[in-house]
Amino acid sequence: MTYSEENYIKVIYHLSLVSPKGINTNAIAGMIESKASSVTDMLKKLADKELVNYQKYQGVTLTQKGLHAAKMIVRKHRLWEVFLVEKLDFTWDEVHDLAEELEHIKSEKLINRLDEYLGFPKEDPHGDPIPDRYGQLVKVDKQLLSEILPSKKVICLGVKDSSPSFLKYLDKHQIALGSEIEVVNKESFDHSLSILINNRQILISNKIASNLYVKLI
Amino acid sequence: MTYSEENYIKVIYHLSLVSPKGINTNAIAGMIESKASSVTDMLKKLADKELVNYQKYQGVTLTQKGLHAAKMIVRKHRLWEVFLVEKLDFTWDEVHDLAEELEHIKSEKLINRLDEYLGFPKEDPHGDPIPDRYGQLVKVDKQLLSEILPSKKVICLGVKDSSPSFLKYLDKHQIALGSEIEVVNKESFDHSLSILINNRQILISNKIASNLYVKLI
DNA sequence: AATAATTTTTAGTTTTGTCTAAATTTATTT
DNA sequence: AAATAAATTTAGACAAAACTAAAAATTATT
Repeated sequence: MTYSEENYIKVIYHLSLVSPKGINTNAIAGMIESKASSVTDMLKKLADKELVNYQKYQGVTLTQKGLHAAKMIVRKHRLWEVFLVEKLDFTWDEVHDLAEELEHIKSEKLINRLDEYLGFPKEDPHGDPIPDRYGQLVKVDKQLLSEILPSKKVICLGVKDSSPSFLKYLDKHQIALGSEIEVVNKESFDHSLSILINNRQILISNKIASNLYVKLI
Repeated sequence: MTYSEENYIKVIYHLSLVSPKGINTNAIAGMIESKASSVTDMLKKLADKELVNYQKYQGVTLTQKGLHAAKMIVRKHRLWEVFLVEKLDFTWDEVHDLAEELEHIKSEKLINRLDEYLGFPKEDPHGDPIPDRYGQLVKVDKQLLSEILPSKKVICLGVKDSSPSFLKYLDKHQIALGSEIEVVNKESFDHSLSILINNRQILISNKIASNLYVKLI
């Protein structure tokens, strides 16, 4: 698989997780920052290689082969992210672009050794699950903080939006993976929340709360 | 710089170390496994970018800019090799091809962090020097084992040929970087050597001896 | 010094992945 | 159900990096 083919497969995989039906040409073009016509060309090529099921005008889905390939790319991406944060002291908002490059290094042996070296982590620095060498994923049941009722206590598990600006916001307010949060109050007008974290009470908007994954404790 | 441009610059750099005059089109084609016409095309492009000094039929040399770029690629290559061997337990004959890919990852910050993480190594697993972040190289004065006189003792510093087959030969005979070797006898007919290593006396051919760098102790 | 051999360059193609613009199909709205 | 809008595909073109074959320049040989 070429660099470009891998990027398409990965994007189709990510879109499939959100909407499990056929994926639109335009949706892919949006994610990959290319034009719909370029996407059509690539989909034909991927279909020839039996990585996707493609029928004109009907969108695409990944084949078994394509799904496995996608998981292996995601595995590499997330393991490299763990490496960068744990071993090289990068922050969680810096690692994505670097991992986008590193995920294309072609060596199963390398990635399995890296996995072992890192102690077989189950999640990346943003709380996203890391597929094992067979593509198996541990599904953690998680909710959005915005769905939690007042007086409940939760643990922070991950982020839905992993843009640097959001991650920097979280750092600034000392919200990290594993942080304990208590929902003190919910404002019915704008759905903002008062939360207790590290013994400090802060106010966060609904937009923040609906991008933070948590689980009840 | 593209992946391909980086490979050309690197090859020109390596050839420059052996013959410091202008580098032939054909020599480059040989190393890069391409055709002379492809090389000519690329040399023009590199000259436009002021990475090489190129005049038709006269061969090329690296400009200051090109030399620095080449050293940074070599730096990445060798640091990744150290990482693979020291941290992920790869053997010294396995790492070259992987490092060929990893050397193209574009991030100064990453490579400087990796350098620090590895303890600022001065040499890669084959004994080749690693340029520092400014391109500075520590020159170790080394000789070929084939040039050493009988009864002299030396330390193994590196290899000239780093092909997997040669490295595997060395492993089999327990010759590693840092090994102490005593030249017992030299056969004048075929220039083979009797050497003492790890308290065992073995016979090695001139071809082996003239691919091993050592220094007197 | 003239000719032969070698090396290098030029000219013209090919492949991969992209694009624009036009045509076609599907979806939406009146 | 027809008309309009939106999404998708086709057709044709382009840039990067490679190639083949032929031409030009350099080097070696007689």
